[in-house]
Amino acid sequence: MGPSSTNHHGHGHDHGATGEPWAERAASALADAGYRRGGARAALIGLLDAQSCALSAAEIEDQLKGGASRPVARASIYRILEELEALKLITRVEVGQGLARFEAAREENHHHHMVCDDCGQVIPFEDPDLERSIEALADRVAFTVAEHDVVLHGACRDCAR
Amino acid sequence: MGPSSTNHHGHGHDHGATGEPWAERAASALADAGYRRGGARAALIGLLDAQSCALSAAEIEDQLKGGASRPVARASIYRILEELEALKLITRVEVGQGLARFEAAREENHHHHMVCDDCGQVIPFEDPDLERSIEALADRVAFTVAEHDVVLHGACRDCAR
DNA sequence: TTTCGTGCAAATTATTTGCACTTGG
DNA sequence: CCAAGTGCAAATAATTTGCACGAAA
Repeated sequence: MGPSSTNHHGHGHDHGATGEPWAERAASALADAGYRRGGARAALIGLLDAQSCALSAAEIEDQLKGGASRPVARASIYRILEELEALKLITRVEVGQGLARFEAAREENHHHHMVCDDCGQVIPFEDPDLERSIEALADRVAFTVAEHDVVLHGACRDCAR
Repeated sequence: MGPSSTNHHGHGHDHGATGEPWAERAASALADAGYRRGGARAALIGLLDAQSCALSAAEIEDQLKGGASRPVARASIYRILEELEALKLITRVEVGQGLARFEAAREENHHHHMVCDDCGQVIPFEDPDLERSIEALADRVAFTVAEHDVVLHGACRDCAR
């Protein structure tokens, strides 16, 4: 990784505390990559920017159909998600429910997920110590680590009792 | 990886201090749970016991069809895997390839996986420091952690160049 | 206008289910 | 014998692809 410069740990939901809002960064990146400004892309980016947690393709389709903004066809959702992932603007999260989830990739909000195997709830968490272990490990293996995912399975507080 | 890589991959019945081979433990557990001793179950357990790395349902089907032992129908494979997972005799590993992988759950062989996003190869690794971080974390959160999975994405040595 | 973006529907892939036949106890 | 086990094929669910039309540059 790079030299850990400004250690902004403002874990609020103020997108863009580090400068440019994610939605704009995503839109620019798409433009730079040669993509046009389509309505479906804008709608999807807007929705992802407003979320704090990962959404599945189906959830994205419902939310967009639900009137919040303009509806987008399932195929377009998958295609756009693919583009965004290729540009590393979103992160694909697979927590073992037979479907993929996606969330805006914000450096300042790196985190992992706990999954309640009972109610299906997905809860984000962050842990510097864990990150340190993974970084150290990445330096030690004969493998070029680009990303990492940690998933904790178990029962959330409500389901545990 | 590190020079300290464990070298007991002789895929025989090389087990830890527990003494009892996994295949037997699995068979007993199934019996205790009230299941009968079916041919498909035996074949599947035998195959899983012989592996050191996680297999997908399709790979399991192929291996069993390949003559090693008796062929087992896809539906049976999924059903048996489900039973084994419910009894915690196997672990489901999802590394983001759109399919699930399964491996015998052996306490003494707890590990995680690196996935080459280029060639698809899945490589196991273990790291005590990482485990320590996760354990410490598990004690700290308002969530009952039953299992955990760490997946490193990137490029294997061959694909990295 | 020309090319890309998007929607719709059909195609694929992984997994599940229904039902008839077989087998273990 | 009888309930559970298994195979086969059809059913689902998530995701991908082909193609025609509408929109951005």
